[in-house]
Amino acid sequence: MERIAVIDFETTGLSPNSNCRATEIAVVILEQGRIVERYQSLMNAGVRVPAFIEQLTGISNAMLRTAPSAEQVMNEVNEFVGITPLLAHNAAFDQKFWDYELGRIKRTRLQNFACSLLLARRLMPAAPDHKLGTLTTFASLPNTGKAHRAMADAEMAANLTAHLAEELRRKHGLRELSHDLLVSLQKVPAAKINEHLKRYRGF
DNA sequence: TGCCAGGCCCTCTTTAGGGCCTT
Repeated sequence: MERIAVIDFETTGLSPNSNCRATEIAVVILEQGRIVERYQSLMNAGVRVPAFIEQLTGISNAMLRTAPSAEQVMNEVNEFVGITPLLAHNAAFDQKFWDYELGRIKRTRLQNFACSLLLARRLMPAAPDHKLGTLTTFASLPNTGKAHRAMADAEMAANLTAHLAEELRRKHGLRELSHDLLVSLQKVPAAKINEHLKRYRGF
């Protein structure tokens, strides 16, 4: 499978539209089913972390006081990612923050996002639910560390994506997996995914 | 003042409602 940049944000809440900002980002580069490069940084956007979020992520206001600015981190991570296609677990969430934080440094996203949540709903229908941690356990993937920290979650999403790619090869006969193919699969109605995959067999 | 995310997906649906997922 081609190179994919798997990203995960920790933030102060659910949407930049509610004045929430990013507090940490991690990106891992997935190549041929393996993580080959990593970027991670806390980021100080000048906002307070609510107590609930500090409890959830372990990222405190004290930790952010000494962190590099959001602008500096976004410049670095944008350089790190380049035009590598992106993926996240529930990409609608990370895409909102990626686009917002990138917009603040006057940059625009050039590539699509794929979503491991939408893919897992189609390819792992027997899982108890489709939370990142549940899928990791269900597929017997490695424990990557503390959940709700950006690098642990990005590694989990990358391992899950590699697992899904292997399932597409093993169970569905797909050979060359591109990011575009993943994006197209996540748009197929869930009830029709098996029928749809038959068309790709041998590709 | 009062609002406070939003797209996906299922179903006892489509003139709608509610759970799932991310922090």
